[in-house]
Amino acid sequence: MARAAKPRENKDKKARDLPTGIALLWGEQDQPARGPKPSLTPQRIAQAAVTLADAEGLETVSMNRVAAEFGVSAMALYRYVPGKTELVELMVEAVLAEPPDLSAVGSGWRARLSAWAHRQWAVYQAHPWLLAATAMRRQIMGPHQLAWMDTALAALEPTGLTPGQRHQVFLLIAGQVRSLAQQRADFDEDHNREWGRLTSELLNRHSDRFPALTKAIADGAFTSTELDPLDFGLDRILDGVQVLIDRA
Amino acid sequence: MARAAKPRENKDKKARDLPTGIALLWGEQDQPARGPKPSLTPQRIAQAAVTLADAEGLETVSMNRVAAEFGVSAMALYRYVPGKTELVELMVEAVLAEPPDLSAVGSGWRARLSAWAHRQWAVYQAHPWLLAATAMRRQIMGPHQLAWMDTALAALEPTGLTPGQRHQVFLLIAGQVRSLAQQRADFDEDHNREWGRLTSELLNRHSDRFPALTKAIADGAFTSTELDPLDFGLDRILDGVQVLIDRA
DNA sequence: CATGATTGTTTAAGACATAAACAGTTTAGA
DNA sequence: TCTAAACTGTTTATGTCTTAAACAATCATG
Repeated sequence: MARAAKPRENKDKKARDLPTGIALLWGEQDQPARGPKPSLTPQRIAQAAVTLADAEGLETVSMNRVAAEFGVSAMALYRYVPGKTELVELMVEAVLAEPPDLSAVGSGWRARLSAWAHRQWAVYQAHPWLLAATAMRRQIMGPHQLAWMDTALAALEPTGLTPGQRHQVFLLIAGQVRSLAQQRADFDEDHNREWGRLTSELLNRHSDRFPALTKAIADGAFTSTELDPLDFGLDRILDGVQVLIDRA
Repeated sequence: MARAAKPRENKDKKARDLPTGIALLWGEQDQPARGPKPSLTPQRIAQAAVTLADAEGLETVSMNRVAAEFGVSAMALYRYVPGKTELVELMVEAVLAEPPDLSAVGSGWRARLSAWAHRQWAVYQAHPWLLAATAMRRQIMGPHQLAWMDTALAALEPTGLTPGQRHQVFLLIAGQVRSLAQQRADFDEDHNREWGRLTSELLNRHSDRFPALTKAIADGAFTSTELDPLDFGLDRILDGVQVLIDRA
């Protein structure tokens, strides 16, 4: 990482005037005619990186480590992938797999959007590093990412909202899932307990400075498990969207 | 970075059984009696790092670069700060400054929460690196972060919601601001235009795969500027919260 | 005034991404 | 069939980063 944006010439012929990284994401690359048979593919490399990240976290995904998985040198990967940035993009794309099929989920926009959010949430749960991976660089490019977006927008079509509003609602839902995943990632069980211990210790010393917070903790607002955060947030947002629809 | 979690012994005496990093965040450190006068403080270091990050991005904040700002060697900083992780935490704390005073903002919970969100948004706008800085590691520890949280929770007290619900609403609002900042950070003006160009190019080739998306773009859903994303999202969420309140 | 805590420096280790040069492999075209 | 181009994978090397370790200089307190 830490590489400045560099033009990086595109030498492909068949992949028509697309930046190399994007051609890769869309699988639009020409396979070579001459030379030794490639022993790898970008997709296999990305897959290995994904299982590695799933098991040991994104930090341990280095070119060296991934290459070792195939018994080749780190530099060998550069024959398939322009750089680490692009590898991570491929990882994201790999994990997004096929978008959810919402046709089975009733026909209401609300049920469908809710289902969409839950599927997306499941992906974040299965691959916690996804958050960091998409946080670092540009969003939304690969076909799988676009497909997810497409299904959400399709679910919103029957609402009667304007296209601009539908887009905003999509952003809202996607953002909610994402930010919740963020909050989860920060607080695993152990860490949460430790955080609670330290925070109450500190609050004891400064309870006058944080009255509302102190009270909230005393009332168990942070330890109650009766509310599922994802559903709570979704219900509020969707209720709010319903209000907007009714008003039109 | 890329440092495994290491216990790191605490040698302070006055800072009572707090991990060094946290004592630092709360300003609970004893100043030394003997030895040369320190030429720096953790706060001044953090401040320099903040102005550096504001000007040139978080990537350029390296121990070397920050130290150079004071004309000292990189290692000198380690006399004041245990490591880079803690420096970043101090940066966050520095930028959160004093929490907003919402007492001037009418008395309704809704107006106050909205104002809170706008202030938080302003912070993200002023310091785009804040996102990456808080994304990497644990959230919420320093007194300033807690103070922001406190004001939001205080604004929610008159709603009649349960403590658990208020907490969830807080998370929802904070998450919305954050995820919006995320989306903004990814898409500056130029990048946005380039993204639109490439995406429509790709959609032209695969429009059958993404019907809803294609239509949305054709309808200008992505280029309409009439809706302010922050206010749109807030209005939906707050409407939804209102529904919940009315139902109780 | 000397002792020991504390500051800042130099040196160096180890991880990382990736550039450059090179040796071996395969196939298209002569 | 042979040769040259295209391609793969390797080794070597560079620059960047965090941070450990050893050391020299400094200053209040006994």
